[in-house]
Order: sequence, then structure tokens, then C-alpha cells
Amino acid sequence: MAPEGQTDPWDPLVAAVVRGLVESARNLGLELPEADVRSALNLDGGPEGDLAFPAHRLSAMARRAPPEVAQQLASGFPPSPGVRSVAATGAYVNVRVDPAVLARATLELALGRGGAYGHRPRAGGPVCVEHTSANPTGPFHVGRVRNAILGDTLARCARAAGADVTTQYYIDDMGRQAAMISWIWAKPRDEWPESVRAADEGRGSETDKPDRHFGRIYPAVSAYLKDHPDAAAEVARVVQQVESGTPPSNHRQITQQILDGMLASLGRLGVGFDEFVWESDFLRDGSVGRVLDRLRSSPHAVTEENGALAIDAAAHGLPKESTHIVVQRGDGTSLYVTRDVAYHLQKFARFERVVDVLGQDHQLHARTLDALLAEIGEPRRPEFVIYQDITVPEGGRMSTRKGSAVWLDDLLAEAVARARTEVLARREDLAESDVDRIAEAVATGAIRFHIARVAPEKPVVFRWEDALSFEGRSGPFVQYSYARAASLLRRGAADRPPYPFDPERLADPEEIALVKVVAKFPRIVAYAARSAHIQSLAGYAHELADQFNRFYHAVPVLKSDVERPSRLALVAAVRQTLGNALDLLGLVRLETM
RNA sequence: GGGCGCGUGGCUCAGCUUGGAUAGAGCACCGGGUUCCUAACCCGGCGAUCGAGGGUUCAAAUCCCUCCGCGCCCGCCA
Repeated sequence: MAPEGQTDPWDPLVAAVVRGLVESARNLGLELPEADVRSALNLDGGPEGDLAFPAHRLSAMARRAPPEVAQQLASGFPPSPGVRSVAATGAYVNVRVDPAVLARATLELALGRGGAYGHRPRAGGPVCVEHTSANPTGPFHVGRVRNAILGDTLARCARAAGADVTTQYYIDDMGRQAAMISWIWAKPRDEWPESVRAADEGRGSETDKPDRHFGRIYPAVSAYLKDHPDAAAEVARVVQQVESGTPPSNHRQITQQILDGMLASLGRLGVGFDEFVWESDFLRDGSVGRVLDRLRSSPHAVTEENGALAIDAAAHGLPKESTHIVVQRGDGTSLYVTRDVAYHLQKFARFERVVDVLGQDHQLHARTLDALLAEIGEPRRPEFVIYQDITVPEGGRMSTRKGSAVWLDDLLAEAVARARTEVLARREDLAESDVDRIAEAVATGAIRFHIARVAPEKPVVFRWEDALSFEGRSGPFVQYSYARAASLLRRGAADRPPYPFDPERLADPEEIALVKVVAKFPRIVAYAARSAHIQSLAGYAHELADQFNRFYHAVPVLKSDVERPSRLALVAAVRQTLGNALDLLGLVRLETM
């Protein structure tokens, strides 16, 4: 069995190679810290080996040509456990490990740790990941969903990496939009303006949800308020009531209803939240007031002619022309950024690390928030994960107002319809409920993967055909590979775990290659969590599925003879690893499809 | 104008954190593969002066500078 506490099958091999290189270098008269060797060692290997060590830096120290140094490092390399060969190729020392040793460690870890393979033990203090936090004023469009998928995947990765994660959704119930909602909802429908009632046509249809419902009438309400000052004044009064801590009695319930509709859509994508934080609470509990008190005593505080409070924060590295931060209006009401300071102080009180997932249009807000935290003497800062917009082919961001938004619900509906067609074309034996279940999983998997695979800082142009791809580098391809592995294990049920595998039997090149991909999973998870590059996880899932399919075509499993138990063990390890990767990406595992 | 981000085959992306050996995928296109464990698959082919220029380095898609192009932000909105 693998040593207690080991999580990465490569660890003992890498440690042995590092020790060997250090020892070999010592014979050349060079003392190297193990950490330096370790960081220079290429764990992905190269064309000539499983692990590669470039000798250039050493050659400078030794004042000899790189190939010569590489040669000497290789020839002086001591016999080490698990190391099959060490040879110089040009300026590189190439190490080949014993594939059976790696296979044994990998299968033991993947099968032994099961769902915990790739995960690390709990370590560190509590972490808050705030994401999505879209204003509850209408349905999600695809642009907003990038935040949810990024944040949710990040939270899953952080948990796997050992963090104690709490996810939060910050609910804005204080804006004018929220006030518009409770204003119109408080009225009996027959008192609604004609134009709003007209926009309300179609209500009660099958796809109707509170968020869709309000999303439909919002433009009409907004237009109506422009031409009707009386009504606008009523809405302004609602804003005031919320500000003063006495919102209309139904205010929060209405906001909650719309939010529930939105969350139902996200739920289909596997996105959920541990906690919901209401913005108005920070006003009610006096914490915004306390923030303002602290800001007022800042040497950079200035009071405007109309009584507004501002901070001249030139010292905090803000862009020119953005250093004048108004933190309280002339009429004494609060501002978003000030409330956000209060929110972050609450987060810092509870969490060791605070992560905020924000669209790039909030970049300046993030820096302003930092500046204000500095102003009040708070030493800690949130870690911002910033992503770029999803735009439409015609150009520009998705906009409800311009009608260019693609609703998540519509994308889901189309994806499910296409997935159903695909399932039906392949499977005639399935019950209707299974067809639905698989189609839903394929559809949501395609969408999640499509967004997770692209680096957050890349701008994305939304195209239906791309988002609905079920082939190649896609979620369904990974899900399909998982189902294939599951199917093999089902059909091979005569052999049951624990499979009595013999790592020496896994000698085919495709088997060795597959073991290597399984073996690097823990490293990928750790990197994804550390760097917030969730695309590396999506890329890995595809790579593992891809190599599994190659293996599948290259060697028989169930029909093999002496290799059968070992191959089944490998398939079981792949299924486990692929499943763990799907979990982290928030894709549904399908045992059959 | 200032700030932030992006620019890699026809298209969409990975690789940039920590510089290392012929730049990896997917889609599209061309040619193959199913009496055999799920063809949402596999094999082969085609296709890239990594936006341009300069710099650092033994070595640059990766680090630095300049420029060009594209996107977003620059409210007593959120």
C-alpha cells in the first residue's frame, strides 16, 4: 500500500530523482539545494523521458558545456528505487521511471482513496468565496453565468485542496431596480399601467418563473417611470424606506422570489450557495454607519458643499481621475462601495481568506474597495478573481436593454432538446425518464465545460454552435468516456474490486500513457486551486478522457486473458479519477449514456 | 486621455504562474476504421514567421519596453 499520508503517486519517485541528482552533482563538486533541483525538474518530462532536468544552469556553475554536465550527471546518478534509466540527451538529463512502480502507486492511490483521490487533507483557516451576486431583478443571461461557473468551480477546487470553504451570494436589495420590483408588485395587477400589463402577456406559461416574469415587464416599468414623475417618486420613496431600515413589508419576499427563480436555473448547472448575505442588513445593523465614522476621521476625508462625504485617496494607487471617492450622498444615504466595505469587514472577521469573483467591469470598484479598506486601517484585502465578458457576435456585452442577452434558461432548453435528439438516436432501450435525465446532464455538462475550459481573462464571444458542442473538447465527451469506463466495469462484474492487479501486466504503451495521465491528477487539482486557472482542470479532464479512449481502442479489457484483472483495475482507476474531475467541474457523472 | 484585459493554424482555445529540447488540442477540410468491451469514439493527413518591433538571456509564445488592433471601466448607479 501507498505510504500513509501520501496523496500524489509521483511524490516518492520525484523525491528519489531529486536526491539522485543532488548526489550526482555533489560528485561534480557542486552543492545544490534540493528545492532548486526540484523546481528545475520538469515533471511533464520530454521527448526522451518521464522526468527531465535541464543542465544549463549547472553548466554555468561548473564552467563546462551543458551536454558534458548532463552526461556526468547521468553517469554519476546512483541506483534509485523506481528509476529505470538515466541518460543524457544534449543538455538534458532524462529519467525514465519504472512504469510498474508508477502504475502500482497510482492505482493504489486512485482506488484506495477513491473520491478523495486528488484531494488533500483539510488545512488552513476558513475561506470565503463570494461569487455570482447578480442583482435579483431578472433571469440570468449567459454573461452572468460565467461568474457562477467560475466561482463554483473555484470553490470546489479549493475544497479539494483542503480549504474550509463557504460560498456566499451577496443580494442587492437596495438598488432602484429592487425598489421598482416591490413598487409594481405591491399594486394589484389591474392597477398596473397598461404598457406593463401588455408586457406581462404570456405569464403563466410553462417556462414562467418569477425571474423571467419580472425580466419581461422590467423594460416596460422602466419606460413608464421615465414619463411618469409621480410613479418615479413613489419608487424613490421605496429606495428611501429601504435605506432607513423600514422597507415595504413585502420587499424582501419579492426579491427572494425572483432570486429563487434565478437560483433554480443555476441549480440545474450544479451551482449552489452556502450562505446568502443581504446588503440592506449592513445598514440595519449599523455597520455602514461605523464605516462612515471611521472614514470621516480619515485625514483624506472631505465634506462637499451639499454635505456629501468623500475620500481623496490619491495615495492608494488608483488611476488618475478616480481618486475622489464619494462614500455618502449629500442627502445622507449610503453608497454601494461603502456598504461593500462593511460587508468585507464582516468577511474578514470570519474568514482567513476572502475571494471575490468579479466581472472586469467591477475592476475599478475592486480597487476602490481596496483603497477604502486601507483608509480605515484594515490591513487585509480580498483576493479578486476577475473575468472578462461574454459578448455577442454583433459586438458588445449581453444587454437586457438592447435585447442582446441570451438567457440561460433558453440556452438550457435548446441544449436539452439537442441532447435528447442525440440520446434517442443512440439508445432505443431507455425509459423516458432516463432519456430526460441523461439529456439534462449532457446539456448542462456541455454548458459548464464550455465556459470552464476558457481562461477567465479571455474575452468570449457567445456562439450557439460552440456552446452546444457535444464532441471533442467538450463536457459530453468527458461524460461519455466516464460512462464507457463504468460500462466496462459493469460488464466485467465477475471481477469485483479490489482488483488483484499486477502492475507488470500494464506494459502496453497506451496503458503506460494512461497511468501517467491518472497519476498527474493531484498535481492538476493543486495547481487549479492555487492559481484559479480552472481551465487547466477542464483541459485535464479532456486529456484523461482522450487517453482512455485511445487505450480503449488499442487493447481489449474484458476479452483479455492474464491482463484482465489489471486492466479492470486501471479502468476502475480511470473511472474514479474521471469522476472526481467531473465532480470538481460540476458535471454530472453518467453511468450510462 | 487614464486604468485593466486580450491578440497563438481558416475558426475556437490550451500552453505564459516557475523561460528550457521538433508550440499542443478541438472544430472545419481530406483519407481510413464497427462480424469484437457504447462510433458522443479511434487512426492518418492538411494547416502557425505565437499581432509588430526592440531588449534581457546560453535559451523567449512565456520576462521587460515601445507601438498597433480589439474589449471593458473611468456616476453623489449597482
